[in-house]
Amino acid sequence: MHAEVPSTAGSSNPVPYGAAKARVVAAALDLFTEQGISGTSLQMIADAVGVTKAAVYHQFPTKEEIVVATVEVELARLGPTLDAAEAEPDHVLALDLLLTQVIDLAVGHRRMVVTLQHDPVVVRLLAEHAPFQQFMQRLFRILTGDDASPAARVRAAMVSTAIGGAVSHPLVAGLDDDTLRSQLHRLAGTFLGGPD
Amino acid sequence: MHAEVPSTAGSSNPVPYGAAKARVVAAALDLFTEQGISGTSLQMIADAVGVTKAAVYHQFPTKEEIVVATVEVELARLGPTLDAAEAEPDHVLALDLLLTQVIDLAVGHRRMVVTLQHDPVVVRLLAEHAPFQQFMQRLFRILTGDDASPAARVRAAMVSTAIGGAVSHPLVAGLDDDTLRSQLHRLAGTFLGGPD
DNA sequence: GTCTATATGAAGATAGAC
DNA sequence: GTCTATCTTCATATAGAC
Repeated sequence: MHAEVPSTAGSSNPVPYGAAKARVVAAALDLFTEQGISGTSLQMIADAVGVTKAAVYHQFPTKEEIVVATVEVELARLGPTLDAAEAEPDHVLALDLLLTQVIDLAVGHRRMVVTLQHDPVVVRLLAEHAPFQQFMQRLFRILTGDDASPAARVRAAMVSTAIGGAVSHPLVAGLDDDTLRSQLHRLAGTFLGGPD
Repeated sequence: MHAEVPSTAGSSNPVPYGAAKARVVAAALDLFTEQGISGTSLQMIADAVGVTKAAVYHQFPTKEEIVVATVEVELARLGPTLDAAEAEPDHVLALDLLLTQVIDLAVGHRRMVVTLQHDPVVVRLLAEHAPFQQFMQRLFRILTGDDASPAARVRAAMVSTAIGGAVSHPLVAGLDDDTLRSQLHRLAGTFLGGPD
């Protein structure tokens, strides 16, 4: 049930760098999902990892840095897709590329997405976090297709929260991942390609 | 900036029942919006009201009951609209009625909606709260129009989170309320009325 | 990298006076 | 309805040994 954390790809060393850090982030991600950020204590994280609070503090000087690291690990999954979408000249294809990956990520995590997306602590922390801001601007630029009109902005805002929110919605709790993915992709595509 | 709390309508007494309770709920709503549920302590609420923690405990035996009361007050605003929508035989008109009111409520509160909608504490609390479940079922029944197919479920889940999420989205932070309202209404209507 | 031990503060909650 | 005072538990955080 723990999310995987990327290791140093291509290294011959199986546990090369930050194995302890990675364990903390993985445990934190699970707990944040279930209890929210403020509802998760360092004690809980330490217990989940199987170490003491002091050991956790040795990896991350504050709880806030754990939160930032956790969100960054998840967002990093979108990095390559964002690169590919920006390199794609046909912006309908670019949009489709991005949509597919965002939906995959959201469906794969369901409840986690909503918490990390809307928790007031996360929102405040990431608002002060420059790399995150740039990341989001790139994402929205593809979503709006360089159209800064109110209609385009509202449309992009709706679709980006609709995907994250819908995956954890009680109405779709009974749907299997494949069905949810394909419906989300179809509906989001229609919505974004619809009339102005 | 404080939200109003309904008093006993039609009473000749200006502060008839639960004035103290109402002050607590109004202060809690503001704080929950800014800090989240877990990020809001009883001390903060007491300070905002201008009394001690013990006085707050006299009104609500636990913090959880403050949360439930706060959410109930907000949801109660939708009650009359839900009645009207259910009484409307033309289900396109019923949908429009509901949409207009939900958007009004969401735009009027912006940041608050997202917190109350997605906070894990609220989600857990309301999941055990029967009146809330019934309320939501009525709402979703109008949204899906008695269609329980995966397509209809995902569509309803998307639109219900899209409205709540979009109002607090950075992309629309610069839009005035009127513009946001009309765009939301137009886009949500198109989305719900679109092809299956 | 992990531990024990501890400091300091704030959390939720209660008892009982006014 | 509100107060003071107090309890217990848990939080974040630090110091220093292994």
